[in-house]
Amino acid sequence: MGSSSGSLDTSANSQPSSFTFSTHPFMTTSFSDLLASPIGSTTHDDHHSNNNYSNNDNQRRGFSDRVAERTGSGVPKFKSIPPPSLPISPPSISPSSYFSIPPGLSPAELLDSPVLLSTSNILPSPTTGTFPAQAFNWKSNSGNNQQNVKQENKNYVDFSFQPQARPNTTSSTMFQTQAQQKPWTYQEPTKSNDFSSDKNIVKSEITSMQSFSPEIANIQTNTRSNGSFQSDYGNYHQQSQSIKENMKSDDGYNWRKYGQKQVKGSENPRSYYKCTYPSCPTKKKVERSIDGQITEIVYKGSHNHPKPQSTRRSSSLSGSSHAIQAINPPTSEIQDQSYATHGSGQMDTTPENSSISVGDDDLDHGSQKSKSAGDDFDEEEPEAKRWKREGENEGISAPGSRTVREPRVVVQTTSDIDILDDGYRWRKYGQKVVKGNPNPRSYYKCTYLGCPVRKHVERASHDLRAVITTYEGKHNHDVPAARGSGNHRPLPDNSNNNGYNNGNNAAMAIRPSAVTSNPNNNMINPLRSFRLPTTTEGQSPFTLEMLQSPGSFGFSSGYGNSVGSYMNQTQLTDNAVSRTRDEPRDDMFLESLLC
DNA sequence: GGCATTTGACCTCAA
DNA sequence: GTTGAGGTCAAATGC
Repeated sequence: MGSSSGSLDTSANSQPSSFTFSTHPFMTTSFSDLLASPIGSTTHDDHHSNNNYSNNDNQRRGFSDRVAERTGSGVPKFKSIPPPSLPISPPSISPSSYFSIPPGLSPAELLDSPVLLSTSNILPSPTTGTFPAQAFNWKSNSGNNQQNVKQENKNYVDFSFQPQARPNTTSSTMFQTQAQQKPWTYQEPTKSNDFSSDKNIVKSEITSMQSFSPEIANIQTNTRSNGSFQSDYGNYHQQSQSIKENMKSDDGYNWRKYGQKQVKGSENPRSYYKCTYPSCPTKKKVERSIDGQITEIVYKGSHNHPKPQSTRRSSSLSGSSHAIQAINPPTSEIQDQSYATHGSGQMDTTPENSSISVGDDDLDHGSQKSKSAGDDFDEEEPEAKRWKREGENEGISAPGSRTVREPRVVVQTTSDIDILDDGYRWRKYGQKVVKGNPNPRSYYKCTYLGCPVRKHVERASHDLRAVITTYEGKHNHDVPAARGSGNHRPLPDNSNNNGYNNGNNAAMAIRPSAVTSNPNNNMINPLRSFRLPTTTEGQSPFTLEMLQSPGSFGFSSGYGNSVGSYMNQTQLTDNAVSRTRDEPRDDMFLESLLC
């Protein structure tokens, strides 16, 4: 079936590298196309042609060749580039010259944000923030291209962005649980926590002050320093491989999947695993988001055997739990405890009596893993009480019993941290389905130390495209610096950005800079799926259309556009900083490659 | 051929 | 007693 509207006919030409969007005018072409195409040219008007792919491919190769010419190194053939080139394609260099991605937020996360929602019916989960995969045609290939489908999926996994943990500056990175009391515990084993690479990332961010995801930062920084795109790609690929490893083996034990179910209230399927060790009663259930990220793991039972030896794991540190344990020096008492509990080959190192792996943002601002989900998520509540109640809420049963409720530990994923919507950093500390709304409500707490502000986000029951964000409390601090910058830096005094205390800017409008303390301050954004905090400063509303318009997004008018978005704001900020540091700008870098 | 995964059906339990 | 959801089984399928 051909497409005359410019969208890609995925069934006929579903090539791994020809990933495009077709759900929204904005998404009718891929970032690769944008990057590869000459300025002012269009790239998506012939998708229905059989030669379509080759044309695009040539364009990409043209870009690749240009990069190769510039860098003097080979460029990975785009045949190996996965379909989701928009969020993850390594050769895309940095998109920050066109728009900025908040530091620490991967492009995938960015896409997950309601900010990028179109007016279509594609909805991210307010819980995980993920879009249905079919919305982007990741897996929508049909008919005669099964192989491509598989390949796409594989590539997708290979290149799936997972925000990496960054070195903690203020808090612990691990959390010890008391296993004996928690047959069911949650673990987040999926996050890559390669400390060494994190150091690189942080370093690059500090150096360049660029506001894009660490992965891109790393790539770009290496590109600058080495002038070798090939090596950068390899570096990136290595990280991706590590990420992939983390997704495959998370805790060092061998598991056999024995079931999968679609859990009500979540679009994420839940997989059931048993430990393959003979007579070992341990089980775990894993929920993965559409994009493959593990959103939740619940362990049941205790291993009655040592952790299997694995040369791959021991050598690569790819296992998230071990990787964290091995590479993250303890920085707090909690961490010390946790750290001390881990040793190679020790008995029963399941999270339930050892530690919990942490995700990216748990390393920030003292945020701790193991925040329990409950009705009010009172962090002061005794754990036993809280977990019991949570177990009741969640219906989690202890081994061998379906009536005894057991505590659990909820581990947030990196996507739980939301800095895109309002500039603050939020740690998800709970989620539940509240009465009257089948959609789960995500509970967030400002990660700034001592800041009492909380918010919860849920999708309106009457309109799934409406996201209700309720803020509670008032921030007692400035807007956090971009992640990875190492400290809080003030927003620049910029005509396009009047700063934190000036709400007369659309960019500010999305920040709850002076959030109401009214806990009942629910705002249903009429513009669909954009979280609009209630403020007391008369901030002008930020419209989703602003982001969706080409100009606002920076593809065409990008830079000087005063349209306020956090992305733009971040970009401006980072541009300012980076220039003062005589760092080559991303756009210059990209232009240098394109010219 | 063996093992792991998938997936529909079935079981158990709680509301 | 009914119903729905979570958990498990096991045959089918894939690697």
